[in-house]
Amino acid sequence: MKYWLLKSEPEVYSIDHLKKDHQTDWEGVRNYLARNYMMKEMSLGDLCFFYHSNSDPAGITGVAKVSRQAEPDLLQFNKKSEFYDQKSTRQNPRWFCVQIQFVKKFKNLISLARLKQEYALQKMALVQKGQRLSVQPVSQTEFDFILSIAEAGSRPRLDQSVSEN
DNA sequence: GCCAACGTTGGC
DNA sequence: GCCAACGTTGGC
Repeated sequence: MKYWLLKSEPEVYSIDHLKKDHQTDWEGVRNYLARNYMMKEMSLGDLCFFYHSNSDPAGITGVAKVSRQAEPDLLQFNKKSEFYDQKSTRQNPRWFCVQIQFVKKFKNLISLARLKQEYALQKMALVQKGQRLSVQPVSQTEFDFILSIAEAGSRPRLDQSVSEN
C-alpha cells in the first residue's frame, strides 16, 4: 500500500464535491511525472490526502482512496475539453487517470502553514519550495503523522475543560 | 496581483 | 541536445 497527495482547487473540485459524488475520475492531469505516478505506481486501495490549493487557507482537507487503477483519461479525446490533446490517439493514449473514492473529510483543514511548522514533515514533498506537482507520493510515516494531527484536532479538548476547574 | 519555480516548446 | 522564451502553478 502506498500513500499520495492529490491537489485540487476547491473552486474547481473540492472535497465536498467528492463527498457528494462519492467517487470521481481524477482527470485533467497533464504533467508526465504526475501521470506516471498514477499510471505506474498507484494501486487499488492506496490512500490519498485531498489537498486544496489556491485557496485560503490552502491545506489538506481529507482522505480518498484509489477505487480503480489508471485508464485513459477520456478528456484527451474530447475536442471541446480544455484537456483535449491533439497528439493523443485512442490506440496510443498519452494521458491516464485513476478513479478515487471519498473516504473522509477532516473536521478541520490542516493548513499548509501548519504542515510547514512540523519538524516531522520537513522532508515532505508538499512543503518543499517550488513544489507544484499535483500528484505527489507521501511516506507512510508522513501519512500517519498527519492523520494523527487530524484526529487530535477533531477530538473535544477534554484536558482543557478539566484544568479550567 | 506579484513572482519564484518549474515544465514545455521550438529554433538552431 | 541546448537553451531562451513562454506558459502555468500556487503561495503569499
